[in-house]
Amino acid sequence: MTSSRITVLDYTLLGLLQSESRSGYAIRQVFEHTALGNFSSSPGTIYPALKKLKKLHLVRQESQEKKAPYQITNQGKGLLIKWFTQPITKEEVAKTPHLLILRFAFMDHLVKKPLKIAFVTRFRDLVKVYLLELKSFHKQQAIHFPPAAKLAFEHGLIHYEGHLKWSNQALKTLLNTKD
Amino acid sequence: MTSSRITVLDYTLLGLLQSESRSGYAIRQVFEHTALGNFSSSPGTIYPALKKLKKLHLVRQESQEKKAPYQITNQGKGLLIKWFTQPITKEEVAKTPHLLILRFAFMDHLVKKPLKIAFVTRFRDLVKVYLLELKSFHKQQAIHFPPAAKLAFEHGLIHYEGHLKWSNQALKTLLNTKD
DNA sequence: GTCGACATGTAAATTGTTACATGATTTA
DNA sequence: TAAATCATGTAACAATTTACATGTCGAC
Repeated sequence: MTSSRITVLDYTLLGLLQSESRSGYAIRQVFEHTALGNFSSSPGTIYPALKKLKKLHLVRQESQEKKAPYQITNQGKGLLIKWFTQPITKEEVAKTPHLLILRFAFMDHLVKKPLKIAFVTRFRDLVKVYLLELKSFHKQQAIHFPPAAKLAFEHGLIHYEGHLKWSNQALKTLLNTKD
Repeated sequence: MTSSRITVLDYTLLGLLQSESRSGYAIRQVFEHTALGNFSSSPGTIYPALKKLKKLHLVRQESQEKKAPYQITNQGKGLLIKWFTQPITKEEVAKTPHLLILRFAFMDHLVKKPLKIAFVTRFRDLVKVYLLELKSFHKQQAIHFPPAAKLAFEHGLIHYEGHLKWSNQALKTLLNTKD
């Protein structure tokens, strides 16, 4: 009864397969040994999701045997590209910035440098705006906060300053790379 | 059929009520206008959770009327304190650092300064360890990464460096506060 | 020959969110 | 008096995760 809407997990799996075909188990290893979206590497997470992608013709297996690697289809690639090129919203920057980084992480083979640069630039600009809002709120409200709550809020500030720092660093790197 | 396990949302609600009694609607306002754990402020999120806390005697309403504020019970406070004093694990630092900051955010009225300091110190030390692991991985593997993937990984590095920076800043502040 | 890693699978539970519904009370 | 906001509620859904089950295959 798995729905056929494309979830973050689905995009993550497609993103992984976009650079290299892998078996279900190999994918689980990646999830287990890296942070990758903080998804569980357990079988119940990976295998049903891969099956669903297969049913939707976003991935395919050449062979029927176990261990048969999944490879992304052109349809799958198309969907990823659509994901990559969705305009970044202020909401996403405020609520799910990690998803934006995830999106960026898989862009290597499917989009050209200008688009990557546009993506990071837009991200940076929205982060700047959001940071101003946070700082303004901080200035006005933080006086009323008890110490720990205030510090927790400041954690958020530092967090977004990190996003900004990364954006600038990433842009510099992208501009110095010949794609 | 809501289970009676205490979820992150439950702790967040208790945390909010620990400093001040509020009605369900007032709590929704907080969720709507601040980031607070990124939970939805929709009625379907807040009201059932509050009902559950009431059934578990972790909060109470003096009056039966609508708008009646919820206040945390001693039992609720006890549970929060248990949450606050759970030892921080390496796993939490690697997978859910935001939950640790959330925990810290509510500590003001229920725990004394030494415990807050111990909490941040432990957090900082585990962040340091994790950062070393990340950097070591980066040194060994990043060469094999394509540009965007490499940058995404470096985002993680900056992120944890932010945690470290915050920890040090927070410790300084805590030591200069007379609680 | 058995113990651990390889490899896949599914049912049930968990945790929250969306969408819808309902009525009171302000405000314009 | 119409529209907006206040205020609470619930049923259905969504997105994973947990826990269990099953068999293979190599190492010791």
